[in-house]
Amino acid sequence: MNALPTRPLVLDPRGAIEPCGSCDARSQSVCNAIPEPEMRRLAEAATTGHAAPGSSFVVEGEPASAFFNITGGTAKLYKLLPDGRRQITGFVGTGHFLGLAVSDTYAFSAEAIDPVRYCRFSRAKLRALLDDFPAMEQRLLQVASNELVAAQEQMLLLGRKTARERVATFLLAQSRLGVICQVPRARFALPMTRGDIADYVGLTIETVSRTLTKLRSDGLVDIPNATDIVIRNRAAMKQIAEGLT
Amino acid sequence: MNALPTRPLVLDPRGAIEPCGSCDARSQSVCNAIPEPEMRRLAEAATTGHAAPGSSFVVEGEPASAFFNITGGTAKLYKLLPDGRRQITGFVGTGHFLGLAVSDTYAFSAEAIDPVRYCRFSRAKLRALLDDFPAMEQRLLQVASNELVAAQEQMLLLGRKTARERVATFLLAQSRLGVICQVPRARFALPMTRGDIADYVGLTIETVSRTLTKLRSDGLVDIPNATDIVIRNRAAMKQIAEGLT
DNA sequence: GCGCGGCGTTGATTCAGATCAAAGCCTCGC
DNA sequence: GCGAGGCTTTGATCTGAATCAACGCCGCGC
Repeated sequence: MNALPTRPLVLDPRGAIEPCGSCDARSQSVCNAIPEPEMRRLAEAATTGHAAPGSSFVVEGEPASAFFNITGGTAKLYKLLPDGRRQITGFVGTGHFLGLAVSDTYAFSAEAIDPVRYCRFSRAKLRALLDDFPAMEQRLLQVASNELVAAQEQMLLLGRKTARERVATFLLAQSRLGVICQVPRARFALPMTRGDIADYVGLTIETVSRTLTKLRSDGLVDIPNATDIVIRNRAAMKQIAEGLT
Repeated sequence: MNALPTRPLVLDPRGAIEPCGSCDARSQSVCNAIPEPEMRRLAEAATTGHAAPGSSFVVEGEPASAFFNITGGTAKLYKLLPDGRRQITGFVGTGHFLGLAVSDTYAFSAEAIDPVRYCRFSRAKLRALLDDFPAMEQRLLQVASNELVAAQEQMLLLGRKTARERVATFLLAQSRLGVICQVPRARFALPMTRGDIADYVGLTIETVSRTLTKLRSDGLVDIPNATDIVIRNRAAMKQIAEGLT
């Protein structure tokens, strides 16, 4: 609840060569809420898993039996309407925690974009861990609070921004992904398809494509190929994202 | 984190006649995470306040110095774009908790719709309380998780639903407000204006008005006056809200 | 090497909802 | 009781993004 830098949350899997203690993300995760001697507990509570691109590892409406921590790759979270309309509510990468619903079924689906590795905690085991390590629950509350802020930002985008503003906002957010206490990258790759972007920002594929083309022809970005983006004029992009143009 | 019914969170103010112990909402709030003898601590940590209709008690971008619990009335939470476009991210009533940002400034504004009473905790005092009562932190995590689920639902509405679907969804949600483990009401009052509804569901005032008129002429709802709504055909409304028509 | 399927771009047209405009209708103060 | 101002409704028109349609690009399997 105190102001802390946003850091990915990674809980490390049992069976890792040097479980949890050597996790890539431990230093920047919820796990640093747990003292070294207790790491074994943590490692034993989790099992590892992976999901191939296009496969779902969480399905909306199914029993919410577990919580996941992404330890590698990127996944999309989404909700569907019965007729197939889809809203992607977020893209999650290494360190991201998911499945925090206070409900007996999942409120969303999660599908791997590229090969995803995760570590899985049953509800009961997570509950036990949290009871033993209140500092971890505290970190989870921070994480949830940050997500809530991001969700409100996304509501503003979906409810009130134009296509151009949405795409600019999305690109700027992507350029900051995974960068901690550091300058955002000018060049980065988009792991998701145009269809995924469209379903995230509430537009159609065609409108996303046209808008990207327009941003390029305006000299604001470069699109060397379909997956790479170069921000050429960040200041102008920020203006657009905030609706100032 | 375990499945529990969604319950309002109310922390009671110091100076109340019988502080906290007699709070209307205590039985259904975070406060029941705190044992009776400790209630004094809780009461002492808070100060009461109120906001007149139209006045703001939280302002986006200002230092996030405190957390609030609504103990009476209704408020709207919103974000603004520099040019004045507004997205209302939620309406909060008795029992609602707000200000949970892990940041040093508020990410949204809060404005009273009708006279609002609240109880206010400084960050430091709340932190101290949470450290002493882990069960309370646990409840907060449940609350935050529920809000996250609601936020995802709202993203689906804003990104992918039609005007008719949005208004139907909104009305059904309002009809369930404040009803716990009980049948939703057929008739209820909307405390907010058409403009507020529009900014919540991502439409204009005119479209909200026209859509309500259409729902009425279709025999799905009754609108005896501008603030009251009667759901005449809940099943059909549900179908519409889910996009099945 | 070639054909196929998925993804992305571009163009033409349509349409849902926004915008512009004008009344009706309450509520409240005087 | 009456007038003013704010909220709501309704109507006419406009437009940004959706839809419909076609084609280009590329990677992969055979």
